[in-house]
Amino acid sequence: MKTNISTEFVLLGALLQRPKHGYEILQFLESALGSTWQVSTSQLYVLVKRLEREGLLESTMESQDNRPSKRVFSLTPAGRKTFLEWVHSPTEHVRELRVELLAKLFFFRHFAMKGGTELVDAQIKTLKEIRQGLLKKKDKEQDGFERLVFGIKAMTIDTWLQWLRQEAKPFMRKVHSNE
Amino acid sequence: MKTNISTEFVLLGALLQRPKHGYEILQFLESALGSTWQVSTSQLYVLVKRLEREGLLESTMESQDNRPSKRVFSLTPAGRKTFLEWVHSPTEHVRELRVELLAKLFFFRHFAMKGGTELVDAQIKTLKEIRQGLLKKKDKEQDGFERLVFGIKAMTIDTWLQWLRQEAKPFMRKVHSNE
DNA sequence: GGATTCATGTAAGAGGTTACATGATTAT
DNA sequence: ATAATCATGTAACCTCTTACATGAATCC
Repeated sequence: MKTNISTEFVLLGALLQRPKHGYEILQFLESALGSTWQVSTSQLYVLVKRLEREGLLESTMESQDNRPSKRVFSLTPAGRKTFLEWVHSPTEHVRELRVELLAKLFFFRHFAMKGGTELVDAQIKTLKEIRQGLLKKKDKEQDGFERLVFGIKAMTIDTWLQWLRQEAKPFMRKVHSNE
Repeated sequence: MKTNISTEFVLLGALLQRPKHGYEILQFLESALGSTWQVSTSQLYVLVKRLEREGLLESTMESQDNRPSKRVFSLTPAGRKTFLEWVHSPTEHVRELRVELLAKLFFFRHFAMKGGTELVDAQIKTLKEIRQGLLKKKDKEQDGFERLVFGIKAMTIDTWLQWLRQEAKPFMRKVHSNE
């Protein structure tokens, strides 16, 4: 499984609590994550088939009265492990934050899982390290355009750090208090 | 030409001042935009071929002593027009800013072109409009996670606005003073 | 009678990445 | 000798998007 394809992790997450069939996964993602995440109908069926081939999902056919049969997918132990590892890990690249980190925080809230605060802390630590490396490079840089690029990169990181401290962390504490 | 494929605009930009052959374009992008933009060798040759098919570039073969022949590409009037339209337009989506807008600013500086300040102003205006729409939606939103998403989106836009005013605009003024 | 919901997929095409293929010259 | 530079491309593979295909049931 390619680690940069986060849609697949989201699909695993959709099945964490109970098995679902394809159409049900679509509805779940549409209503719960629709503003952040969009998976097309056709892409979903391709992805679940791939995940099953990779051993992260398994499926059974269920026939229904008055309805077309449906294929119900459930997480295998490997699939569960893969999802849980993903959801607890901070993202390594700033460009992945908007998509990946938000999805992770969503799952922490949705499943009222423990570890959300730790994820936020780990992400803060990771970002601080990226910021350090960036500032070192910026100091050496002479070219005006390159310094401009460093400028927006550093500001972007600072914005995320501020958001993580001021908004994401309180949000995670609220999740915990619901348990 | 699909308007969301900005690599092609960058290739057009590389040829604005004088014709270049493929390898020369690669060197130009590597040295000038390497930190922001990467085009693989194979992809470059595919793209210039496509741009020629679309009528934005034209090419002639040049044979050399002691060297393999090279295909030299130059902008057609349509190619020049396409590039100039692109480089003067603000981006409509926040996610395109980091890649597209920075490339545009690079070209303004590199060619000491007029209109950079106007582009920055237009981008500020576009972002303010996006921000307005966002805040309206945030007010209506009840769900905690959705509000969190709106939070980072709004902060990201504010960061860009600040950067545009404090760093990009002074940078563009410096470019102008060189003319 | 027509739109929406339920339910699952295939096919074609666009775009990108990595690997492969070639071969001379020049610098160390 | 061998590594880097100059110079151009093809082929295979992966991913995503859009269009196509089917068909019953239920709501308006």
